[in-house]
Amino acid sequence: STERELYARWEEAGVFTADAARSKRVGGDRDPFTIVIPPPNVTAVLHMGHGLDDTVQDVIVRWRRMAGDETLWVPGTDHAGIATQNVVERALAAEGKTRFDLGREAFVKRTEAFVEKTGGTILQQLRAIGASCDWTRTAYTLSPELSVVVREVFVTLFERGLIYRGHRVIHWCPRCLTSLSDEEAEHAEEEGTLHYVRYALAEPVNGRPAHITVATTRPETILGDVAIAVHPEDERYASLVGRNVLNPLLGTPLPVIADYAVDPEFGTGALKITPAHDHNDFEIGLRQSLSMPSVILPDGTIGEDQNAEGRIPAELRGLDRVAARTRSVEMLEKSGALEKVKKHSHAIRHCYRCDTVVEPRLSDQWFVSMKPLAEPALAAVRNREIRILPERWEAVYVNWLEGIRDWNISRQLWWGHRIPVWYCDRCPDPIVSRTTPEKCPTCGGAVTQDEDVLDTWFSSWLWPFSTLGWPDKNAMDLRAFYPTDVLVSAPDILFFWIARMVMAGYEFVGASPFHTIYLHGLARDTQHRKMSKMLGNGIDPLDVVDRFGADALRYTVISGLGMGADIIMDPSDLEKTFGVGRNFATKLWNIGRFLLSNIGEESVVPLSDIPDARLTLADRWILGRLDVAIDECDAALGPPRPTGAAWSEAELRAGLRLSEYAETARRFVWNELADWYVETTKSRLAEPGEDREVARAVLVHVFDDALRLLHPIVPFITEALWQRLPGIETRASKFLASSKWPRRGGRRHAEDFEKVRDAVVALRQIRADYNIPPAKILAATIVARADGAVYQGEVGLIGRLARAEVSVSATAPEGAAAHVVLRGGAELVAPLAGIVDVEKECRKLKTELDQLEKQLAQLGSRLASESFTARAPAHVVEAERAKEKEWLSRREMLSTKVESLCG
RNA sequence: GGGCGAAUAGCUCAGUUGGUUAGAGCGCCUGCCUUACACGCAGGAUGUCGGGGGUUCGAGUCCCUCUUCGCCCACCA
Repeated sequence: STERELYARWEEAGVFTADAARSKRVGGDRDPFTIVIPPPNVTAVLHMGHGLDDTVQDVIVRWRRMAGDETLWVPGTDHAGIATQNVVERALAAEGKTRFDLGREAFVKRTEAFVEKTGGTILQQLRAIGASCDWTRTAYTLSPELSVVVREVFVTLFERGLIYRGHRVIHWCPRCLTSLSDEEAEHAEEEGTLHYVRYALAEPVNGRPAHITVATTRPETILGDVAIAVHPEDERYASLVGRNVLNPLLGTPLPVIADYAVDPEFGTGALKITPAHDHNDFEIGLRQSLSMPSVILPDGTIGEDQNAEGRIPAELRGLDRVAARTRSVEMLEKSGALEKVKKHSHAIRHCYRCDTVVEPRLSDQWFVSMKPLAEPALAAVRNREIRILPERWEAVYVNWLEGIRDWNISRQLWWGHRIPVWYCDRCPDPIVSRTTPEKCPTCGGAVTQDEDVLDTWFSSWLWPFSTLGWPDKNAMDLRAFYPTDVLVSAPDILFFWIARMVMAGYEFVGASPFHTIYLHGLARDTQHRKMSKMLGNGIDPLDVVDRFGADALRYTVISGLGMGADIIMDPSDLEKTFGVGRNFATKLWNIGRFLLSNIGEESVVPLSDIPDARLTLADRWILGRLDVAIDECDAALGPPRPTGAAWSEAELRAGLRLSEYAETARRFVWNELADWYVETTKSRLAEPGEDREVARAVLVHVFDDALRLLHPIVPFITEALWQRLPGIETRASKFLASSKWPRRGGRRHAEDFEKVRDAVVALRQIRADYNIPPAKILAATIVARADGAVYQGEVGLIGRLARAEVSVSATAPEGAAAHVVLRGGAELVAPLAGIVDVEKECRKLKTELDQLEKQLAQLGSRLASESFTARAPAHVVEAERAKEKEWLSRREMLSTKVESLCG
């Protein structure tokens, strides 16, 4: 219930607003730290993928903000060409209209209005999960500012000779009616049919009719055949090369040619060549100067272009390609040309937006030459300017860049950046311009703009600098925050977006856009299926926020997110899935409630004013554990950036182990602070006096630091509690969100408290083993002599440590029988006789002794072997010796015990 | 077809360069509504670390091999 209000206060106070002037790069006093958000589609509503991705970013960003960096998280949205156009077209379809009914201008207007109305939804939703973006810098890939950037980049690349118009076979989606890049046409393995089709020779061989059999999965493209190709060294067909065969559907002659691209092992070793409808055939067609008739229209129906006039039989004309395939097979069967069919599994490409099977299609498109751009992007990873976490993705990244192919950037859509190219009615050369030309600069004639728009990723790949003011090299944000630091994403857009951003960074700004690429896994259901709208197995993050709070969502996600591992969630049982986070959040809240109601309103003495001598054993222990927790969290998270120009070997794989950070913080707060320290303070807080003040001071100090440590993961609860801690008015910052990340205090650890804990645990075991009711007091004296020193104390227990009295007395215990052995050689002597079942206790002791003997024997033989003492490193040998010593003394104690207790 | 990864408790996963008796959360069993918290407390059980072989004083960790899953790439029609 406090989340919404807290977020508003943060935002209003400008806690998330970065001040460029403070960046060291422009003379300020802070290291900059920047993340650009992977811009969600402008039509998107928040799903679990965002919930995961943006929580990770927010944890990192909040950590760096507290650590003192000038931190900027740039939010924004992507206009998402195809995706958005599809959404609007679907809405139109519901009205029984198509975009062509509206016309281009009206359609774009309508889409703009749609985006205007709903485009802010996801950004608003991000606030609900606590994302601390700098909303004053919200960007949009189709904004006027970014449109300038896109044009600048297109024209620059053209001027550098890296953009060209190409006539070739590309992937075409017959449903979206646009071309797609290689990346946008996704492979999917499918069971198909291989048709063996006879192509009769035009003239008989040796007086007898003959044929070549060709295996094809696409009999409908026989209409577009221009040749039959065989391998040049294939003896089976050597005599036929140069002859003609007849097209089995058309009866027209086709030459038999030889080409090394043919695999003699596949099918029959003979390949039909359809240059306009197959990538491979197109290459062969180029090499062999073949004609390239198209027989499939943009909408996927059978029809011809000017190169294919007269080719289409009436029987097939106008049929959809699927129906055409069936009909073609029937025709072949009828004419006896179909020899046989065989099942065949192969990879078919599908449109990544609508899943329609894409059609290879010959057309004119704009391409970016990628090879030159890829070089610096490859070098960046090889020389460690950029690291990819987890490491295994580096191989994938390198593999893709090494085999990179040119990028088809034109889309036959209406929604997107219009290609800044104009054509003069009279002059042959296209006009590529940053500004919109009124007339042809050469002849003054009328010009018309290229009808196509750019691939949506053509604006996304500029995101790290387009959002910071480029192409103005002096833009304050660009100077202060570029290069950015960490790019957080799922691996599925590694090629679409991440690798291309690296290329653009080097090409246009001359520097890598970030030094770390952090790739997390995907949100999946219990059957390990990707969460998706279509499967209906998604989880709505806002639903989770409503039911359990944003902190519960965030903690669950972070604690479950191993490096690079997918996170499994059960959409049918949110209670169970997010119970982890909800439980932790509630626990934290309850610790806070205890504190606030027990330490009161009065001011608290700063810890630094309390002399060591007045700290109790427990005080020193929890302060020591706090230091350990801080160290471990720092180690799990850092380093935030490479110390040098590139990552060192030691730093390369360090940091961003978020689940480890979460676990360390949880363990400290729950298992150490709450389970032990808070319990010890209960009696101290109840009694007014000097020691109460000490306990209050330590408690507030430790809890304050714990809240800081946890804030990046659970920002709302920690902020809400922190606001209520006494002494807020004297603190440097009004918000925990902008307070300092904790640093170790350096107080000495108290190992003796571990002995107290051991004693308590031992007594609890006895209590549980023998069903001693909680009301019954167990009292014991402990004698510890781990290091030779004797420490004596009394432990009296009722149920929980809450009522425990832990004190140190100068007198040694007398005459009590020993029953419990503690870690570190400590021994618990207690007046337990009469409570415990001697026989049962003996069995336990003996079992333990047996086990110990076995382990000792093993250890002994190892220590005795020369190969071990000679070859193992000194510290290992030493550790093993120490271990043996400890075990020996423990064995001694156990056997004494067994003797005295069991006779 | 090429490349990469994973297999550890019933489930989801940690386990950093080989080195204490392999851990956590959830689930399970026992006992507790103890004045912060039953979304909790206390105690407990559970692992041939996928199979087999090897290197080593020592292997969950390194090497080989088999099995099963997964991912990326690819112009064998």
